[in-house]
Formats: sequence, structure tokens, C-alpha cells
Amino acid sequence: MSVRVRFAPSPTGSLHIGSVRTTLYNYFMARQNEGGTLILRIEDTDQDRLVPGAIDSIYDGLHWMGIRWDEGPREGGPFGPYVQSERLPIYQEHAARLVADGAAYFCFCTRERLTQMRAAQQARGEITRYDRLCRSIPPAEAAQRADSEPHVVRLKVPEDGTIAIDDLVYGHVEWPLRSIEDQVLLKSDGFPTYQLAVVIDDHVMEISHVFRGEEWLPSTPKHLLVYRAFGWDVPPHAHLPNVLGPDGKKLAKRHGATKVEEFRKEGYLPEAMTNYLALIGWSPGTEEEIFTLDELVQRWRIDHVQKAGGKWDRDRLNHFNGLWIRRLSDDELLRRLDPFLPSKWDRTLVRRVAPLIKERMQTLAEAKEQIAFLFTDRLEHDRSILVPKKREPHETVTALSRVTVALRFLDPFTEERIEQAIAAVATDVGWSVRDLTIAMRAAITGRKVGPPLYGSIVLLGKERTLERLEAAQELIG
RNA sequence: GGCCCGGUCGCCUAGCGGUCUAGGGCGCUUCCCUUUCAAGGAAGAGGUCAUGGGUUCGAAUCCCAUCCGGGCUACCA
Repeated sequence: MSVRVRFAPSPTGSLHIGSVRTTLYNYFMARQNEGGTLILRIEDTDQDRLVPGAIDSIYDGLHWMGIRWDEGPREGGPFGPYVQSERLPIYQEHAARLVADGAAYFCFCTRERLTQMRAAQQARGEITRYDRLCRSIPPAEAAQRADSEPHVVRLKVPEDGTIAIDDLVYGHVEWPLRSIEDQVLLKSDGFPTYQLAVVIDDHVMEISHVFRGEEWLPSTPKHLLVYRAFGWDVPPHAHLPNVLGPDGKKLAKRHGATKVEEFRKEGYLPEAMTNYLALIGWSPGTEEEIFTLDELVQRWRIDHVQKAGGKWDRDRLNHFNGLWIRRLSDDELLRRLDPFLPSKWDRTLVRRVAPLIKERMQTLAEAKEQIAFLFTDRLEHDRSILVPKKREPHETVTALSRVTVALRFLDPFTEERIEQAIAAVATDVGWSVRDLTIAMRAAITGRKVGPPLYGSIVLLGKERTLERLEAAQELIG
């Protein structure tokens, strides 16, 4: 049997990092198996929580990551439609079949009664769960009332016994049936609940493996019961440990950025996101940890997936991002940098500085301020950094003026010659090269740190370099 | 409260009964390189493997209990 896996987000917001990680694992599974198929299914059965644009966000984010799938709302496929709200008749027919078989029943309890019931149960210190009132209504009577009264369909859960699954990552997990209530399968608005829809869709779409977040493990017995009610085989399940915030709780908005879109805008590379994310909850079992998407497809194995949740670590992400930036070719770096730089900046010049800052960035967004001095005619000097520590203003002016003179008649104006000139001036005025370059950097770039000085001077050009050195002298003096 | 899951350096993790005096990476510290900052190289601090009992010749690895953390407990997904 061929591998068919799916990722099934709810369009309730923009693409979350956690669901990307789940998607990644499904992607690995699909691609590492000959003829494997990856399916996108939109689970929009809760009409109240729909967020416009969410589907676009899913497509944009995943495509940016380099993830492609085979069947989905926009790609089509033999098992469509792939949006649950367009599959209502399928769920309704199946629910009706369960009622006809006596595996499920109509429930007419109002929300008011349900809340009262729960309050009463709570007051008595009991477990809050549906009291199965409507379960005893004779089927014929129930069917008749269903024609005119608002109702839901509930599953008849056996009173006793246990139900279990052998999860691919958590192993054997077992639940007592009395801890499970007669769950709602079909809501009064005719929409299925998640519990009904997943099971039907996974079966009907011939999903071979269910990989989903750990938070679904507790509701797995409910799904198992639905499979059983239909008489269907249960495909292998794997629950994936969650991505956690620093406090150990599921990663959420209050922990900072959680959406793919945000990381993209902050200048993270999809390569880094993929590499880093794949390593939360999985490891190759060796000491390697730098992987491309394709390498991950080759290496990833479900049996190396961790049980415990993993915390999101920005420092580690930054490390991977810097690493992947350094691996970019100069041309590619230029291409990635483009959206982060003002369009009026001369790309030829950008192309020449980019290599100088390649190993000085953890995110693409950091490039701009590091090279901004090259793209302005009027530099804002920071007076406080112009004079190196332990040096006097007057001697700094002297040093800078000597450098100015030395550079003015330098020809050719190359890095090598500049270096020689600076070394000579340093010896001359009795300064270390270090101090001299500190003063020069402040004078020329207006900053304390930046790309290598000599290269920067060449790129800036003799004229602008001299202007800035002179301006700095005036400012100090 | 009930049900379920988890627990190896601050963080991501290796480890599947002996090779563990617990390995790697991030972060941190120090040094080297050096025109700043990085990058790179080297070294180091950091773990009584949550705790307590077993089982075993031998346990981070198996079992039990406890503690702590998390998830679920909706006509949400």
C-alpha cells in the first residue's frame, strides 16, 4: 500500500511554527517513500473561528519553506473536495448511517440544559460529562422529533472496557471507556465536529499514516471509537511532541513570534527554519545536525522522534540562520537581501559589500544598518565614539589629519596600499594600528563596528572617505 | 477534580542493560587569529541522567511509587 499522509490545519490564523513542524514531518514521510503522496486538507468545521486569508497564509508560508504537496484545495486530486465545509453531505450521510446502525443517536438537549447539568455535576463534585439523557429515547420517536427539533448526533460510547492504540512514538496507550463521554459527532448546524470529520476523511481519502500534534493524543480514543462504529481499520498513528515556549507551555503568541510570516520578515532563511525546526523532536541519532530539506527527507525516521516536547530557542535558530547565510553564494545572498534594502541603493555596490558582511549577520534584516554608511552622502557622526578610549581629542585630530594626507595622494587606491598607509601613519604618530582604525571607522562609517575597514574605504571611494575624515576632525576640534 | 503524556547540563539533543569517569550542538567563559565586529580554531565551566525504592553480577537505560511539568476534559480544532 502506498504512503498517503496529510496535514490538516484549521484556517483560524496565520501559519504557526508548530504546525509547520508537523507538516515537515508529514512531508518527510511522503517524500521518502516511493510514490508517497502529501495532502493538504482544510479543517474549517468551526465556522465561527474562520479567519479570512488564513488559507493564503498557509500556502505562502509553506511554499516559502519549499514544501510542496500533491493534493489540496488548489491542486485538486481524486479525493476532493479538500475543504471540509465543502464535504458536508459526506459527513451527514455517514452520521445518518451510524444512527441507523444504532451506533449513534439524536440528542435534543439544549445548550442551556447542558450548562445547567455541568454546573450541577460540578457542585456535586462529579466529573462533568453528558448524562446520556437522550440515549434512552426510542429510535423511532427520536427520528420523528429530529424532523422538527434542533438536534445533534452523539456517539454511543460503551459503558465499560478499555480502548487502546499502539502509537508510533508513544507506544501502547490505553484509556478506560468510562472516562469518555458520548461525544457530539454532528452539530446542530449540520457541520461535523472534528472528531467525526477527521476519521471519515482520513478513511475516505485513504490516509495511510496519521501524524499529528501531541495535543491530539487524549482525543484519540474518541476517534478509535468512531473507526470501530464504522467498522473501519485504524491506520497507524504517530503523535508528535509539541513545540513549547520558554515556560514549557505550548508555543503561543505571548511567547513572541510564532508565525512563519514573522520570521520571514525578520530575515530568517527557509533553509534555517527547516533545519532548526526538524531538530525539535527529532535527531538523526548521530552528531550531525546541518541538513537541507532533501537531506532531511533522506534521514528522518519516525522511530527517532522524541516523546518530550521541545522548547523554542531563538539563540539556536539564530545560529542556524547565520550558518545558512554563510553558505549562500554571493549572488544568492544578494537576491535574498534585496527585499531588506531600500530599492534606491545601488545594487552593484550592494553586490560588492555583501561578501564583506556575510559572516557578520544572523538575520538578513541586520545587513541594512551595517552597510548604510555606503549609501549616504551626509553621514551623521557620533561624536562620542570618534576619540578612542585613552586618547585625547587633539591627538586624534592629528592622527586623522595625517591619515587624510596619506590617503589623498594614494594611487592606486587599493586595500593593500591603504593598509600600508595606515600602518605608516600609526607608527608616525605613535599609535597602535588598532586605535587608529577605531578612530577612522568612527569617522568614516559613524559606527563602532562594521565590515572590514580597508575594504569599506575602497568601496566608499577616495572622495567620500576624505570628506568624512575632514568632517570628523572639525567635529572633534 | 478526572483521563492521558512527559521528565538526560540554562536550551536542542545522543544514549535503547555493560564500551557512560554520560557524547555533540546552542548559549556562556578564556585564549589564539585579527583593522572593529563577526566568522574560524583551541580550551573550559555546566549534568548526583527529577526523587526514592526495587530487578540484575551490572541501570540514564527494565519495574513500582512519589514529586514536578504539560495536554485534554466544548455543538474548538
